[in-house]
Amino acid sequence: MRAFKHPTINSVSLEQVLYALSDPARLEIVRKLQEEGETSCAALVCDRPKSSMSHHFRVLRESGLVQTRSEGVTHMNSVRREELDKRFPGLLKAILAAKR
Amino acid sequence: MRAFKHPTINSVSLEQVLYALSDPARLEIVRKLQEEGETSCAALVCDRPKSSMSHHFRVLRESGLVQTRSEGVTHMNSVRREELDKRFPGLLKAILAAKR
DNA sequence: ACGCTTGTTCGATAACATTCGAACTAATGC
DNA sequence: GCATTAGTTCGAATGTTATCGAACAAGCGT
Repeated sequence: MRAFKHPTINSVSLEQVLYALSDPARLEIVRKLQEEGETSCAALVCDRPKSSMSHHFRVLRESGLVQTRSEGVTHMNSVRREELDKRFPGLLKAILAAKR
Repeated sequence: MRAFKHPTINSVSLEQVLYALSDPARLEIVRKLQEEGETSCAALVCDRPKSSMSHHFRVLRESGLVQTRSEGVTHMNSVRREELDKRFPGLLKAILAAKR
């Protein structure tokens, strides 16, 4: 499949990031990606159908939180942690540390 | 005017907080409240009409970010900073530190 | 009581998000 | 080429949020 366009880290806004993470499903995805490292979409299986998951991945990508690369037929996702830490120091750490 | 009911800090969710702050107007309000301390609604004047501002204050109150008390005819607002820092350590600091 | 100030609530509209099935695309293996 | 797998895109339904004017409420001063 074709490559995705990811925003440059400096073009992502704090508001976008906060919004993306304000959805429980997306927050959960980011948590898992951080715990497990680079992961395929399928591995992050929820009860939701593929099209819904795809939507959430898209939001995460467009908000600059997640990057996706193709590997054969699967998509490998990871959190853009270093870039985000540089752009918004301490933000992801605080969010991921928050107890539910 | 009657007193507002504010949620207990333990009943507020991370998602709610992130959502509340994902709106530019509300993020701006919280920033100003932090800079200037307890402030009346009128002092946080935007270009928006009162009813819109009132809506945003409501969201901020319900998400546990802001507390409001009546003083005569005005409402004094402040960020629930200490409580929030205890519940979500480092979160507000990181958000308020983010450059725009 | 009356007016003034400060903000809330109501109601309508418009904009935006989520959800999901169905159709599609791209890569791989047979 | 055909089937399979992995995920995207489309489209429609549904739900949620923002916005704002108008009416309302509550406190204060006179």
